[in-house]
Amino acid sequence: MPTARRSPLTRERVLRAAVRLADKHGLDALSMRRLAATLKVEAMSLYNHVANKDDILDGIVDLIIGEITLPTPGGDWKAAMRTRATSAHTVLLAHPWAALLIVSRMNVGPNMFRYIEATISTLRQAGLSWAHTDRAWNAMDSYIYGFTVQLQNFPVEPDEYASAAAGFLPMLPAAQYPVLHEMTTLVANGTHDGTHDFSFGLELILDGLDRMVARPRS
Amino acid sequence: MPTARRSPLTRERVLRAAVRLADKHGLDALSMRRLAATLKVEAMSLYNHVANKDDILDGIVDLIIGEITLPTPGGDWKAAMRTRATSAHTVLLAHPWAALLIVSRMNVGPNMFRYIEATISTLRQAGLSWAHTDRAWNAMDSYIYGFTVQLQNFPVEPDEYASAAAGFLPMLPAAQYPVLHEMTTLVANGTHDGTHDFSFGLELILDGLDRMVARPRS
DNA sequence: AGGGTATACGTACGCTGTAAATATCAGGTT
DNA sequence: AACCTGATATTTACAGCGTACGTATACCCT
Repeated sequence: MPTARRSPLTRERVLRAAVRLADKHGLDALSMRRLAATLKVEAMSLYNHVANKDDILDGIVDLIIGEITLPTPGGDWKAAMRTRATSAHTVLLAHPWAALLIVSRMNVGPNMFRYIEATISTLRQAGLSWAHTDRAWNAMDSYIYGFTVQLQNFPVEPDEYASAAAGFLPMLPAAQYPVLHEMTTLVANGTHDGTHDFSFGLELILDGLDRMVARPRS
Repeated sequence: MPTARRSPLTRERVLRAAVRLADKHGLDALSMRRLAATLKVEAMSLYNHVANKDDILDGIVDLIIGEITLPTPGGDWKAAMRTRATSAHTVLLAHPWAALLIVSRMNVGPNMFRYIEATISTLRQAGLSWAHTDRAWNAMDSYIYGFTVQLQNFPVEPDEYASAAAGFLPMLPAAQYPVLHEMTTLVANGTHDGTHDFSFGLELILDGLDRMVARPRS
């Protein structure tokens, strides 16, 4: 029997399988044993290609960071930042495990570095100081990750949202929480579509930065 | 020997011990066995007072949410929102496990409800529509949680930050990441204090909302 | 043909949350 | 004083986790 009895394991194959598993069954389902099973291999074999589970988590984070469209420096910085933020948001929603993983660890991988480089060089070219670049970058990322991660705890479809709101109502007596009760009622009966709006806060931040570019302070 | 051989376990005592344990040794150290040990009790005894571990996590989140200073509706809404955000940020830093826990689950407890009620009623009294209240609240919270959670992956002290940056430099060849390399260098040698600034992004958002209050669009 | 090396496997350890059965004990009733 | 009852604490057990360690297999190179 010739070689290639089976395609050999590689770090790449392990990471891609990990992404697939996490995408399909959630991050909790990503255990070494289950991951190995999807590759028709025993758990310990994975350790020939990755250092440990943390290495896998680092790896899959960097893999999907690579899916984000990079902003291109030199042109319309505001449009570039908008594109970047929206793309990041979209990618993070496509891999629901990713946002939490990113914010709960320090991420150092080639794709992450490329992503940061593209972002801060765009801000620099827009005329921001180092300090402002740093803070603008941080403010945008805080919003992107914070928004995405919050969104993932909520029903996505408007009607699911409405019925979820209806479910909460009994916990929210009008006497104790008048405003919250009223708002929840409006969502429950469809009067107010409580759907979260990513661009709202994003534009607040971008507009604020815009004024800063126009009249820099420091 | 009289009664009171030992003070009896209560849900309250369990939760407070859980907060103390997580504060001191991190969320990973918060296991049922270790928590029980700090109360001089066996793990299974805890289940007489809490439903399961998730119940504990829900409980400690709501406990520390209660530490946040509530905004007071009716006055200067911007100042109230600033106070609220800063207090939340401070509380979350004092309990480093909290931010991640909050954003990774749906939180329904009396303190959380009170906190939300105070926030959205302040926004309503400022003249925002339901839709704008919802979005403003969401934008601020996204920023607060996102910023805090990101901050916690970084060294807090400026000199630690500088030496951490120095440690990263070898991973960031100037040819490949010119801007990131330069920025990291500036941080490493103390020229640019990369310390994150919570108020920067917060004020961008508040100013944006301010303009919205002045000339409401919808 | 033989040795070296890379890769895969099997076993085992200490940890996790918690179900189920058992033990302990305080308070109220007879 | 004796008994019962209900709440609380303990014990035991199970399946799953990450991974250290030792062994087996299969390939390449000389």
